[in-house]
Amino acid sequence: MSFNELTQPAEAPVYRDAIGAERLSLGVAARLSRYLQVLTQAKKMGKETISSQELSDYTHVNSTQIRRDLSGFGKFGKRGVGYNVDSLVSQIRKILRTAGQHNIALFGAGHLGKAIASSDIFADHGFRVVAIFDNDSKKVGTQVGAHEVRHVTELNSVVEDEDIVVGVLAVPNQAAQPLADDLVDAGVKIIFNYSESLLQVPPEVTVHTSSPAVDLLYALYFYLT
Amino acid sequence: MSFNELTQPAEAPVYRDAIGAERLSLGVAARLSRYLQVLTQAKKMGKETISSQELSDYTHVNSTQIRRDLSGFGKFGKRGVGYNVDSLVSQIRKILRTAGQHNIALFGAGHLGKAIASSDIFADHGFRVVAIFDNDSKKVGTQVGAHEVRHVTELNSVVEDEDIVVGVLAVPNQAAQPLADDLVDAGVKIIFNYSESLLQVPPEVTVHTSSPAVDLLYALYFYLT
DNA sequence: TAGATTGTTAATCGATTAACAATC
DNA sequence: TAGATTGTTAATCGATTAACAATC
Repeated sequence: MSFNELTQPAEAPVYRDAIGAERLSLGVAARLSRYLQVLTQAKKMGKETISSQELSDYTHVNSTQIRRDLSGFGKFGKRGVGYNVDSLVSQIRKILRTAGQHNIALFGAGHLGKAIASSDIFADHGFRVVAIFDNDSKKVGTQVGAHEVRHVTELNSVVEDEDIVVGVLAVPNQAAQPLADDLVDAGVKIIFNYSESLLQVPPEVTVHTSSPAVDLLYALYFYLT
Repeated sequence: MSFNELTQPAEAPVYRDAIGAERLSLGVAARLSRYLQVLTQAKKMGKETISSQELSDYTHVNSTQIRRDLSGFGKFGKRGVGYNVDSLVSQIRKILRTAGQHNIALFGAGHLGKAIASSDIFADHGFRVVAIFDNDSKKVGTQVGAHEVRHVTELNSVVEDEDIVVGVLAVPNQAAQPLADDLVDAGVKIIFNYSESLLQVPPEVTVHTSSPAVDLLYALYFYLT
């Protein structure tokens, strides 16, 4: 046994690249996703390099934490310069294994559905809306963006044909649970819920409920104190 | 010095009630906000009591963590029964000091703005949209919900008259930064940004950028692995 | 009583941060 | 070179969890 072996510090958390077997911790995956959002926007604005301090200003994550998160996967930065935006985007996409395109089905052709369909907030991250559904027969057949609104009865065939991995619910509260049930039956494993309804789903399905008011309450607390 | 003093365990984190001087940690405030969202919806559905396990199912926060968070402020639950929904809602509102009404100004009378104005996702948590602005003169004067759309030039007087604490930006990317500047000038300290623009604001102003695509990336990672 | 669920302890684990040598 | 910023260490702090007595 060498002297080095005796004096080695405690092991740091094990991070492996996309080929390794280790899974990211929840916290690391969440933070990497946020870095990606800022980087994507910085790229749009023509920025070529970005420092950990700049990333920190936009994400409110401590700059040391950011350098630590990234250095676990490789030496992506240049000392005295920062990180190349383009290459950091592709590195993080590789780590998150979300470099490809993923197809979304959108439910609800009301104001919110139209806002989502016309936004590029999903498109920028490789998500493509490939179908829009509504159960109002007056809306079925109308055009929203590039898509013709379909009736929910077509759900099963569309999920299969188009390889849908995410269902986005932009519908009134009372419509949400029945649609969630349909999505589960069709085999969709990720549901993004813009209604306030508390959805009941099997454990293998992930529901993310959008909660702007909760975020506001949180911001307000720190404003008031 | 008594025997008790010698054997006391290390101090738990200090939580004080709304009258105490201590500030909640970021994590605790964020989690309490999420409990509140679920409780509010549970109340709507007519539920009278809820267990820490049920809260855990909906928030994905460990049930022990939930009991711990709550017990720091008082004994709100009944063993063998759970927590009374109504009383827990008011307790958490008291802790977060957000029991009152707070006024919002909404910017953008497009699809997203209309969706927000007609939703009760903010109203349920005590936020009231009191004014809608747009800089498109064709939209100014039209009716959105209960409000007549105003021109942005009226911003300063409205912020003062209506005691606006939050500005919500539901506008195209390129319109976001100028509006943020106007809000800062008018003295608003919390900005909720639905555009993708990275906003530059003074340190005393809080920006929260909505990022559904980031949340999806995160969910997708755990689906793919 | 029997079953359920809280409140709390104790142990562990991961996040956070300051500091600074390395180096662009 | 001088200034800036990364990569990394070491120390601390808060979050997380299992377990279980208390008690409804």
